[in-house]
Amino acid sequence: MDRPAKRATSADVARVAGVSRTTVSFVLNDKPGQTIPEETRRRVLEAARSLEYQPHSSARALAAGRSDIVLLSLPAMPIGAGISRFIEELATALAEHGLTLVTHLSGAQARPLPAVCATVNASAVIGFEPFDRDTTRALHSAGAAFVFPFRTDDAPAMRSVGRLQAEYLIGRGHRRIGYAMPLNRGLHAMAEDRLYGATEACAEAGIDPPVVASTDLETATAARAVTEWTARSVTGVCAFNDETAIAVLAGMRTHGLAAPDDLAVIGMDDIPTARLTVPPLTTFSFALAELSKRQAATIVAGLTGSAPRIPSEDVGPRLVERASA
Amino acid sequence: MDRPAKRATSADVARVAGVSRTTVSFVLNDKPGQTIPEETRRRVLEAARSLEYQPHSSARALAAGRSDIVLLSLPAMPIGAGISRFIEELATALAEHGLTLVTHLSGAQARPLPAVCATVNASAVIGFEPFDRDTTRALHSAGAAFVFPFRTDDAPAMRSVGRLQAEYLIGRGHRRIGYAMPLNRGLHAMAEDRLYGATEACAEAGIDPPVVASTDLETATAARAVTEWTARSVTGVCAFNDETAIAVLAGMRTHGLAAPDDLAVIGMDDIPTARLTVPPLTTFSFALAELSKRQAATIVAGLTGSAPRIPSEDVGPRLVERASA
DNA sequence: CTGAAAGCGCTAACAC
DNA sequence: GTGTTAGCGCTTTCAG
Repeated sequence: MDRPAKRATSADVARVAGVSRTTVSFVLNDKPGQTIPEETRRRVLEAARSLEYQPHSSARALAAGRSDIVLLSLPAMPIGAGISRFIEELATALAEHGLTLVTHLSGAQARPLPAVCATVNASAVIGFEPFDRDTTRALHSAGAAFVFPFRTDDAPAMRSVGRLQAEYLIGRGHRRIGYAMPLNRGLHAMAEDRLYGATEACAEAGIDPPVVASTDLETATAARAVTEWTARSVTGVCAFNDETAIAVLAGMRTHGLAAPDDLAVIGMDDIPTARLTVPPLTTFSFALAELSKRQAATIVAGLTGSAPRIPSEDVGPRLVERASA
Repeated sequence: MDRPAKRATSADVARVAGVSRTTVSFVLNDKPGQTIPEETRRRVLEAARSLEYQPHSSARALAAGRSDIVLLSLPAMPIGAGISRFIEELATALAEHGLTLVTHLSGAQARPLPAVCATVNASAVIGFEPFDRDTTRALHSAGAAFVFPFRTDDAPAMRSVGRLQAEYLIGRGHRRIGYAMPLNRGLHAMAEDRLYGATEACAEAGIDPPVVASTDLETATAARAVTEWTARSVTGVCAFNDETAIAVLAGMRTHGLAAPDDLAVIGMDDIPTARLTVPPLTTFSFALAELSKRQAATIVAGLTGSAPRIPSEDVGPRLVERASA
């Protein structure tokens, strides 16, 4: 906590550079269609730098009618390394186009998303959760030109997670699959999706659907889940994510069971600690970089009105084979 | 992604309510010192609601010279349940005073914090990390009236982390302490702080300062750190955080060493998976709820100019004793 | 108690 | 090519 400092305005820059504010605006925004002499341009840039000029975003937003802000809404769930990285990549990709990403953790009592959207004047909002119709409308009337809820059909990658895990296990000869659901409510919707994918894979292989058991991040509940699986002769389990998988491993340990021989377990996300377990966790990692590039491309296209130049690289999860399955 | 909708302005509200924009502004902001008749007030509120009026925050910020936005900067680290809750509480406490919290995950390549601050026009920024002098200045000139870095003297809790870890170990008879630093650059400043606390504790106990070794979240580097500690007859190590501690545990395993007998290790944070390791991790957890109430009180006081009504409950880390140390 | 008027700092037509 | 001008939507003296 310290004293504020006087901020330079575009008029100051103009004065120092000996040009008009318009010119300053043009060069600072690289306005296309204008032909500014190199010399003038240089002077303006120089003046801006020497004054540590930072455009006042509110004024800019007010005048231009849109802000450079993209709001990401995260539901109340733990932000693991996977999501962190996604966010980071997204922020980077957006930043390349001059867009700034801020996130809102939509906790229980916190302000409703539309209010936050209005307050920060976001011109696009991305949800890591689905939005209902009302929310979407409210978001628009709060000033967001674009809203991208997290749609499962948007991200083929999402549902396929469960599918890939199950297919891997089936490919290794397992005929009785278990699924470890997180007890955490915030994760439920996502987990259902993944489970659905696993169920499809089982159906296609002509085996029974996964035996699902829930667990939180405690050895005790995980141990109970393990009991259920072994009782029903499950030999391989797909865990919702790596943390859940780590819990399963811990639960197995209390029964004296070891992966992968007694029970194979496969995680999802490839969190940093996944390689530190015993045995190291076999898992999948999202091609987060690709996914976020896509999101960013879609958003940038929407915001600038340009053609959605969406990279079509493979975006599916990649297997990280270690020893647990 | 959908079509935008026309937004009502304060002029619309004024027209519908049959008053001037000034009056609208007064009643909507509860301007003190004004005496608006109940009837007028009601009409304005009614009109605002029927039009779903939402003040345009940029315009407001531009005119008023300050925004209602508080920016929280999170370093590149996993956001566990603990921190999530801290954020939620903070957002709630701030919302009670009309302030909106948004967060910025300061990843590696993302935009620098001051730029984000300028873009969202935050009037206060809180860091979950310490800020150096330059950053603080940049933040101010980016428009933040108040910046609250995570200061050790603000939060006795912070530096005391290292101290508490070391004291615990010393209390258990260890005379040769190790400190596990994260290789991750983003965590460095915070880690130095904690190490400093540990060093103090050692000095006070009359033993040598901690033997510091760095590691990232890989078994190999952790194993090297372990080698160093054992070579220098360290018997207990304080890890920067739980993840680092988990890495140390993994590193020990490759040497056939087991905690706590061969080497005691103590973490920090009490992340969910801390209880799932072998052996379960002894660690400390912050009293996040209290901490956030304080932060909110301080900020509100600063922003409103009122007296800082700060609750003085205990905010220090609490020991979570498990088996690793 | 309410309204008129002057900006906040910036962008974008439109002239010079 | 560059400057003039008119707002964007809101707050806030200052009259009435």
